[in-house]
Amino acid sequence: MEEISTNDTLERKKAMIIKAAMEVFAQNGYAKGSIGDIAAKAEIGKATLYYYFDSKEALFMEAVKLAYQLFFENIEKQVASLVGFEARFRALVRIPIRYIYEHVPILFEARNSFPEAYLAELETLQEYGRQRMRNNIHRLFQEGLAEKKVDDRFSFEALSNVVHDWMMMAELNCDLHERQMIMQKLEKEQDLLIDLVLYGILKRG
Amino acid sequence: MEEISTNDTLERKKAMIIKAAMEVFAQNGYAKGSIGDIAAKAEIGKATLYYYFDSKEALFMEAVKLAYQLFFENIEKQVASLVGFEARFRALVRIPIRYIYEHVPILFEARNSFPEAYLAELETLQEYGRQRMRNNIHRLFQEGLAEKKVDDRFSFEALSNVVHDWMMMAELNCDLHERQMIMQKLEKEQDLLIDLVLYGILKRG
Amino acid sequence: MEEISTNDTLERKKAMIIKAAMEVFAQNGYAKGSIGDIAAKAEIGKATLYYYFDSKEALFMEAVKLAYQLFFENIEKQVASLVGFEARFRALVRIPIRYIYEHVPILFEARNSFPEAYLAELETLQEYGRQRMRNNIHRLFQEGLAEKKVDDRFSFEALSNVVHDWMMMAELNCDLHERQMIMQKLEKEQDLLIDLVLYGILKRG
Amino acid sequence: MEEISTNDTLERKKAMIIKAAMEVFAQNGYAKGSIGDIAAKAEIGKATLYYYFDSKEALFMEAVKLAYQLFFENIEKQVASLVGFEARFRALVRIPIRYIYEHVPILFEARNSFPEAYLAELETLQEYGRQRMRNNIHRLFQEGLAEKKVDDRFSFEALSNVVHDWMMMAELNCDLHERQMIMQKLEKEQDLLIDLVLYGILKRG
DNA sequence: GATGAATGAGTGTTCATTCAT
DNA sequence: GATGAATGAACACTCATTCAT
Repeated sequence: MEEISTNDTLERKKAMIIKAAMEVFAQNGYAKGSIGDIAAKAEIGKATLYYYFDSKEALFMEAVKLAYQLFFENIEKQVASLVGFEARFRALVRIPIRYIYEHVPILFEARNSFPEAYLAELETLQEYGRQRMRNNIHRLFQEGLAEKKVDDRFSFEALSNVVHDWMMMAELNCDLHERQMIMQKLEKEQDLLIDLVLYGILKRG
Repeated sequence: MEEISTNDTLERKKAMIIKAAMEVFAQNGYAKGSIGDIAAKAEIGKATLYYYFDSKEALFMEAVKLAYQLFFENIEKQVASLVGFEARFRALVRIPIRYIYEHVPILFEARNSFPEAYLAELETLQEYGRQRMRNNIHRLFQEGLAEKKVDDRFSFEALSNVVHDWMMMAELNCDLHERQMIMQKLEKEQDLLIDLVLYGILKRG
Repeated sequence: MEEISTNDTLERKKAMIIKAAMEVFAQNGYAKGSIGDIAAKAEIGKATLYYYFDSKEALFMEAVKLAYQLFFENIEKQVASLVGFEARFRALVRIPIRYIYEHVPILFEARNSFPEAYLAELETLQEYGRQRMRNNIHRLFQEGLAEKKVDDRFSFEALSNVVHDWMMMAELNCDLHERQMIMQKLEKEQDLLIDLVLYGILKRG
Repeated sequence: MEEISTNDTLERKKAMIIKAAMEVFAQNGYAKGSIGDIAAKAEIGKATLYYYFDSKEALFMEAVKLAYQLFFENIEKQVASLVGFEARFRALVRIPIRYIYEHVPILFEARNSFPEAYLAELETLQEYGRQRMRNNIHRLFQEGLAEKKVDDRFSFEALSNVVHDWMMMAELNCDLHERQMIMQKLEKEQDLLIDLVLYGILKRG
């Protein structure tokens, strides 16, 4: 019992540090996101941080895992709350953008200073994320088929892969300090984009 | 005459340094791409580098400009060598990917450590790039219209904006050290994506 | 208790670093007195020094404060140990010389590389020093008057101001770029000083 | 003839550089007064400066010599234009202040980075200055005596030495590493000075 | 005579990491 | 468990000086 509650406290503390790390890395990037800032945000000493995590890389890995988890929790909850293929498809395209926008470039940056060991772990994590995303998309397209909304010209596998991969892209050439405006712009553009994907641009002859 | 050849040598040296900088920044990112590494790659002393450039930021700006220039030279040359709307559209989508993939996340990262003055210059440069890209896309769609290939349901402006913005996104969650494979994967995926954009996913009827 | 002894150790270490800084700056001046030398003299790592002090400027400020403190402790102790106006006046003139000789030109030099924030603090410190010195001089002259040793031809205020300013060898708390004003002030004061040298301050009897 | 005019040009150029150096050193101090700034102010290339002068120290020496020369030219011209002991004494005290104020702390600072060879030359230069100043003072006091204005209680030699040394704001021509001796000398001289302040130098009548 | 180009040696400062307590 | 204190290694940047032309 005591063990459990102790472990609980420990895990809760770890979680707090990871959350702080996620915020600091999201704001400043990997290189500029310093251990000192994270410790300060978590309101602990720098050395304490090293009691819980082996290195900056290890902590970053945990922050990435947390971001992934929040991302999927959010997306799946929202998709579940909607009805019909089109509505769900739109949601599935829209929601990832902010997460991608905030976290992916940092992932990218981090890779450059990562030792092999962590790169492999990162890869594994990303493969897991890709799979989960693909599942979501796959399920959605099957619903679309059942609803007779989706053209059956394309294979499911390829289609969900492609949609997933493009979902993982984002408008990057923007000012980090003006995220709100960008987000609004992106969200408006998405409607057009989605129309484009839904109806295509070529004339039928 | 002598003046010209002297300036020429000087400019050639500057260009070499910028090239070295572009490579180092592309490989290591902005924060981890050190002046020392760049100087070593350019085979000059660190202090010499400061004879040619005022600061790391200034040098980075030049590296970004070079990447932009190479990007547009490449894309426009390739598009010009192809015939017909579809072929050109495919090229215009495919080629940017590698450049975006290599340079955009670094741009992102750099912003975090950039002083106001350089941010403004960066913005200007990006606006220029956006405009030039938009022009390419716009011209292409007009050709598509003339060829009666493109559906006229969408406004040109909106359409070229959207296509441009999505063109500026890229598959980021990949291993920087295995770019070749990723690039191949991306290029395969793009065909499917392009089909998708060209024909849409919804059944007509 | 433990708190106190811990703080004590910390403060003692800080004090050691400040002392080392004071010595290095006194020997080499501000620009040539390097952080590395100070750390070496204090037998700590350079980075450790930055654990205790924010910057070279901040450390220099502390060194100046220490010099001031030692200066006044010394001068006031010695004056207190003597009897009679003449003896005390001699002491009050003699003692400052060494401190001025050792520290003032360095203060001067430092101003050139100091940011605004520290200049203001320096000003405050110097104003405090001026006041404390003026008090010492004023008290002494009142004693001299009481002893009927000092000629009452000069006003106390003006006299102690002038003696103080000249004792400080030059008005230092001035903007290097506003030398004209300072020069005018000094030149006015000089008349009083010259009277003093020409006629002396002691009553003839 | 041609030789002479060439030498003339050469000397004129040297003089321009020295003037620039004097100004830069006066403004920024020795350490912060950079060769680059001086070359820019003299409107020549940095390398050209090294064609005319061996090193920063050598150039500084010349700047000091120039300051000395201007100082004496100025002071002697002004004293000569005045009549009577008191007027001349006032001038002799007033004029040095600006020069001292502007140049002495820099001299001080420079010693710290000077190699032996230049320190000796500096010493020589200062000894020359001292002598010339002493002569001026000596002459003045003889006039004062002749005018029966000056009290004969003080020896000429001692008096003019003391006045000179104090005018120099502090005995500078000393080895920083042998401060003890200097301090002792100053402390002895102070007694004379203090007598002077206490009793004045003018005869009562 | 004049200098553009080049640099080695050094500066102040940062930061992930360790260790004694 | 927790941390204050300490640091090595690195970084961007400066500057007096040199050298080929």
